[in-house]
Amino acid sequence: MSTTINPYDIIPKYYQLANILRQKILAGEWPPRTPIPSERVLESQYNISRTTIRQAIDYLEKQGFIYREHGRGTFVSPQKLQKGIQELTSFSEDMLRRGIQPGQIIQSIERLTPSEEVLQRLELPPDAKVLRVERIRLGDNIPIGLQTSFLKLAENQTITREDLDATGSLYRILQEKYNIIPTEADETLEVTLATPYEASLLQIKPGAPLLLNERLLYNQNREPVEFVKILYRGDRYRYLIRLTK
Amino acid sequence: MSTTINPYDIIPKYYQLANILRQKILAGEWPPRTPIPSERVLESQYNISRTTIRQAIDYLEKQGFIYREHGRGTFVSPQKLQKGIQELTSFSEDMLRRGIQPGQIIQSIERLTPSEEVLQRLELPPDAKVLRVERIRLGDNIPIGLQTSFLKLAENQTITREDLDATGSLYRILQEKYNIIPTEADETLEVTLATPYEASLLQIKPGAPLLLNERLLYNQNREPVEFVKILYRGDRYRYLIRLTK
DNA sequence: GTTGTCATGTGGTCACTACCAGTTAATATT
DNA sequence: AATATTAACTGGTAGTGACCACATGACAAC
Repeated sequence: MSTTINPYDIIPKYYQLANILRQKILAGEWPPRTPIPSERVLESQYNISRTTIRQAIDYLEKQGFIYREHGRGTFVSPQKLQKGIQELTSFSEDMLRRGIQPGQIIQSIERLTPSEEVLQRLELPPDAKVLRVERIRLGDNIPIGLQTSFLKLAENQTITREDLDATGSLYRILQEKYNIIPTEADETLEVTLATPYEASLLQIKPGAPLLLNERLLYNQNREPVEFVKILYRGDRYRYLIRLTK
Repeated sequence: MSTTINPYDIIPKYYQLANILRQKILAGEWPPRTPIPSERVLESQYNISRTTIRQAIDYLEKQGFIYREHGRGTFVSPQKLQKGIQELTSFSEDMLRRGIQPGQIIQSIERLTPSEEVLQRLELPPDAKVLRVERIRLGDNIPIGLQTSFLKLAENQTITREDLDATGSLYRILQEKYNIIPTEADETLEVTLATPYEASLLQIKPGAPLLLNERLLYNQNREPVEFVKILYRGDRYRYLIRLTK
């Protein structure tokens, strides 16, 4: 296999290196708690300066794949919850993962004036209009979630059903079409009971317990851009988090 | 002056600079969304190399005080997000916040061999013993949660009811008494239904929806030290998260 | 055996240098 | 007036070199 760094690529070296190292960890080549090669070794091994090596390691550390111990070395993190961790530590990766789950059905896309609660969350005036996207999330062809997104978009910005069909991901559309990059989010999780309408869509009984996930997304400038409500079937969903520091 | 040798009091430059900048932000000298001095300006202003300047800015960015825009500058984060960030980015503070909620009642403290699931989570052999702490969490004198903690402790390490009464927080006891510092945690959240036993303790009806929060805490060396299960009444609890980057 | 010293390997900090990449506003061009 | 160009900012990436702080094991001294 090739693990060579390509210096002429547009992708930063530290990022390429981080991917190589991450791959070795995920492939099991470096089991949890084993030390990865020291910074000096990596330096000569890949012919990359220590500055860049450390930048890559910083990146992986922030993502939770490795941890450092001063004077001892850098080690692979134990990945108890393996899949969950990898996907959830990187916010954008998490967004991507959630957005491109297969089997999504778009329910409706429309521009309207939302409830006062939503207006307030998005820091909008009372008469503002937003784009609402409703869809059902499927897993193994069984409904597991009901998602409603409220997007703050300018007059000339639109998202069509074709956009969504093409990429499947709202986040990717926002990013590629309008250069809106979500960088941060506030979330709440709570328990609710299914209304008859929700129950019929989720194929459960009215009054069945649901996990309500509300999420407020911010762009690069810390302005709220999207408010999302997701109702998950209580019997088919589990929420993973990782707290650090 | 002092003959005491204290090699630990060397505060890194980047850390000192970060504190200076943070102070200006908190004091309101630099209001939200205003650009802080550019890296080149700070370089000559403080006679610190750009490497170190960037290290300080990295640190403040990670803490959520500022955000960068390539080609434009580095700006103070809007006030609005700041409090939340400080509270939730620091894991120990978050733990503290959760641990010292008033009105806790200690149900029982005992040393026993837990279920296989718990042993596995704590990476212990089949015959190992752990300390179990059960308690009910109250809010306004109404039960809102049922908490069970499983602590991995050495034979000579004990936690008494007096310890808990004194500080109220398991985390503080671990830290002060045995120098165990929780640095990371994996969490899951899911919905369950109350058993008759749980229902009676939480003063709800059997079968009522609950929010089950499981948390695995790691120490400085990434070894699991505590496994916590908390059952929250679905009608009285809301879970807050903050995702970044 | 126990203790202390020390060489060596590890990550942590810092300076100096160079160039790349995105943004903006002044300026020249049409 | 509208458009294109450019210069002068901004942060981002990368290399080199040096020294500090911590951890550990080999080994000498007791």
